[in-house]
Amino acid sequence: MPGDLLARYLSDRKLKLTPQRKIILNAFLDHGGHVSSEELYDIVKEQNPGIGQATVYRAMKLLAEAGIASEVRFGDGISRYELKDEQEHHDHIICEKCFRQVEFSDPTIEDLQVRQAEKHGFVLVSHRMILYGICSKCRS
Amino acid sequence: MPGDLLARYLSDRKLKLTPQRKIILNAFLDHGGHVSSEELYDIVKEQNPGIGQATVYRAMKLLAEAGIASEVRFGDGISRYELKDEQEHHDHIICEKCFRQVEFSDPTIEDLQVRQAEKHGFVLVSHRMILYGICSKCRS
DNA sequence: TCCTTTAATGAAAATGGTTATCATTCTCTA
DNA sequence: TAGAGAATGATAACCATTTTCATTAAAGGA
Repeated sequence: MPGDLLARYLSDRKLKLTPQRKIILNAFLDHGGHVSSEELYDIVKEQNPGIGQATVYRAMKLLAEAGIASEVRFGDGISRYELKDEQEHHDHIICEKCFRQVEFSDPTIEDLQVRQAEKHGFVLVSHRMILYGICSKCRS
Repeated sequence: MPGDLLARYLSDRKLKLTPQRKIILNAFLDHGGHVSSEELYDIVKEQNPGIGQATVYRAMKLLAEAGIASEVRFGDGISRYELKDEQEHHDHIICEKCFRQVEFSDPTIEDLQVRQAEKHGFVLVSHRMILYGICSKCRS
C-alpha cells in the first residue's frame, strides 16, 4: 500500500521510481520502529552493497515528503523516521537511562494545545511533545 | 545575581572565574531572549575580539550546568539558551512563516503529562513541547 | 522499440554546528 | 608570590547530513 502511495507521489510530479527507492522503502517498512537514515543504510547495504549513503538520506526525505514516513527528532542531533499512521497522531516518552521509548496520545492535551495556540493568536499546524523520564526497569 | 550564582557554582567545584566567563555571562544576560552560542560569539567578539569561539560554547554549557541558562532545541540543529527562571517553566509556540515565538505555560497540560508518564511506568523528569502554527500577522 | 529528456545514483567532497586537542596563559589558594 | 591545575584560543576533528558532478537509468513519446 505505501508502495502505491510512493508510486503515485512520484508520477504526480514526474519523479522516478527506482529500484533503490523500492529497496529503501521496503527496508523501512520491514523495520517498523524509529530508524535513522544511517541505520537504514547499514541494513540496506547488506543485501545491496552497491547502494549509496546519500541515496538513503535522499529517499527518506522523499518518503517524509510523500507522507509515508514522518520525521522524529529527539534532540540528539539524529533524525529518525517512523511510519506515518494517518489516523492517529502520538507523542513520545523516552527513558533517560536506557532510551527505551513509548508512544502515547492524549486527546485532552491535544485539545489544550489548540486552545493555547488560539489564545496567543496562532492557528495550530502541528506540535512536538517529548516527555523525558526514568522507566520502571531503570528505577529498580 | 546570576553572577553570584556562577561564582558560587565555580568555587564549589574549584573552577575558575575568568574575565571571559564574566563577559559571556553579561552578554547573555543583556541579550535576553533565546541565543545560540554562535550568535553570542558574534556579539561578544565586537567588544572583545580576542575571545575564542570555543570559549563561548564552553561557557554556555557551563551556564546551563550551573542552572543559570537552560538549553532549548527547536529541532533545526542549533542549541539555543534562555535565562532559566526557577519559578516557572514554559513551552513555546513558533510561527512557521516568520519564526516569531511566544512562550506559554499551561498547568493542566503539565499535570496531564505527569499522569501520562506514570501511566506508562515512567517517573517524569522533564519534557519538551513545541507548538508550530501560523501567527495572526502571517495569516492576514 | 529506440530516443530523448530529465531525474537519480554513487563517490567523494563540502557543510555547519559543536567538541576535542594542545601548547600557552591565567586563577586561585596555600 | 609560587605552584597546581584549570581555562583559553587556534585549529583540527567530529559527525550527521547535504551538495557536487559525472555517469546511469526511468519514463514517455515517436
